[in-house]
Amino acid sequence: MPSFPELDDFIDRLRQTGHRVTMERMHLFREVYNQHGHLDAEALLEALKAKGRKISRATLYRNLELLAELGFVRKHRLGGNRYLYEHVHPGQRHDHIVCGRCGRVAEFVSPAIVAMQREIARAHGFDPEVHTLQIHSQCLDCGDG
Amino acid sequence: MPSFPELDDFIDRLRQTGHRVTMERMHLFREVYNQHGHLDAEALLEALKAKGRKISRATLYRNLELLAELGFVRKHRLGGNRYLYEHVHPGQRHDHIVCGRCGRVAEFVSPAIVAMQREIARAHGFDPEVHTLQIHSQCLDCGDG
DNA sequence: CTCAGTGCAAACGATTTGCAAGCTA
DNA sequence: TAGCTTGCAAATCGTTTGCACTGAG
Repeated sequence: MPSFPELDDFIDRLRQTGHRVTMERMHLFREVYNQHGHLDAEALLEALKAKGRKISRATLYRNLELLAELGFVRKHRLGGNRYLYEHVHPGQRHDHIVCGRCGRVAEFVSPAIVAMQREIARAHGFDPEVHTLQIHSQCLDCGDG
Repeated sequence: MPSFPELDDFIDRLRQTGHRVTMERMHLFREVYNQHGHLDAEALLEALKAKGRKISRATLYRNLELLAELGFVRKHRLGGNRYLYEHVHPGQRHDHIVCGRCGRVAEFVSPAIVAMQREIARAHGFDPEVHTLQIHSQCLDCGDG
């Protein structure tokens, strides 16, 4: 199984935190990092199954939670009923804009908006350093007008 | 049952759109408009029950959906697993900042952020006129440091 | 050899739906 | 009366959990 820097980081973190390095975790991690964009649990499960990597739904959810705790993935509720997961991009913080109809998600980076988030958080008793933002809109070609 | 302007509007809209004016709808509407802030279905159900207004869970959900369609309430998924509903305030558009720990929600109005939402929506093929925004943060006193 | 991790299936919580009965128009 | 609405209970959907088995260390 080919290795890559983030996978090695992950393995180190697992050891540091007293977790075991299991096949399931390796496969899941690779899948999350090889995919672009935002994936739900079902999509990951299918992708893994398609590659012959068996992993149960329970283990998938448990490990997505672990990956989030260890800071390797972010878990978003971008509308809809399911969580979407994305691997953390080193450095570039981005936010999301989502179509309320079809669920399409686009990423954007806006330092100006980040600055405002901080200010608003501060003004309302929230931690200015912890914040993610999402915009709910509608695709132009997604109907309604 | 005392009347108020929004309730009359609601009744008119019901008739215009070929819906019936039922007791359940009147009670739910009053409850939603008499409460401040963001309510979930369960809270509304209990509030109504406490006042002796019987309404079934199914009817509650069906009518919250109707209220949203008719533009009297907004339905938000502010994190968590349940939807929160709030009655539409005439005029003042606001957005939300939510604590990822305790779920506390604060409202804010920021014309500057609204302007940026428009721009970002436009830049990514979304409708600049349709957008709501939410910030996910953490209460300062809600732990973590 | 031990206990964290896994798979399975059952449990869960919020919301939705099918159907017979009730009530508005 | 006609058929939109309601209530009830069962069904869904995504996610979580209990428990006995498996495998990493």
